[in-house]
Amino acid sequence: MNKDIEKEYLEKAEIFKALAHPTRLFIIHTVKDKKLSVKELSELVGIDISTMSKHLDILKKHKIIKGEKVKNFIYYHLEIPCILDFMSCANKVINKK
Amino acid sequence: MNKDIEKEYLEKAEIFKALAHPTRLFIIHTVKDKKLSVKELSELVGIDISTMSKHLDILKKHKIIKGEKVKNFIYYHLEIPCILDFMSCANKVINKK
DNA sequence: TTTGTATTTGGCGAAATTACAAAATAGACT
DNA sequence: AGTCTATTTTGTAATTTCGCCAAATACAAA
Repeated sequence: MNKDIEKEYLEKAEIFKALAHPTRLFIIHTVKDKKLSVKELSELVGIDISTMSKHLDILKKHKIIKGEKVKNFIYYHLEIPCILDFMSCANKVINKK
Repeated sequence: MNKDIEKEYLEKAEIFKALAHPTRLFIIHTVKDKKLSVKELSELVGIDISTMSKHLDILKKHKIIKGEKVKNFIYYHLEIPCILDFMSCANKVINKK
């Protein structure tokens, strides 16, 4: 495979990897219309705060979500809404089984 | 998190996982308009046939691609074209950086 | 400056992913 | 049946991912 093409698919695969975790999908759905802090999100999911912080970091690095600091808290919200369109296709895949 | 919701996100994450590999993204793009065998695909990418077979199996299990047997060969083609729509959003994510 | 709360980072073990090589299957063709 | 080719399965090693805990930071408020 061509080197440039290979790099392109590698880059795209990184994005899918960022989405390929139930907690991170939950985050995306949850912060699409509310802004929530790390602590609030970790309590909603029921995992350690440090684990949640790492999940958020992965989404942040890909600029899928963005955090804004308000007082002591960092409130996260969705930056790339088109990601939600993925889900309707994902549902088609699920319903195929 | 609610058990049903948890299961839903787990199921969706499985699909993203299936897509989260450069070789599998290459497969999807390549079999969207041509039908190719395992051997042909492995040669195009430059990986072992057994490795390619496993990648195809992952996509097959999710019914993202489908194989049809013709003589000695199994030709694969894309079953869920809406997956391609994912890519335009993925490009938006990439261009954000 | 000290306290208290929110978030991030580092370490570690368990589990999952990936690749190749070798062996096992499947089936077309003689 | 026997051969040849395509595909799948098994075994194994290297790498990555994930979750918790503990320690480190960040910073608002007292």
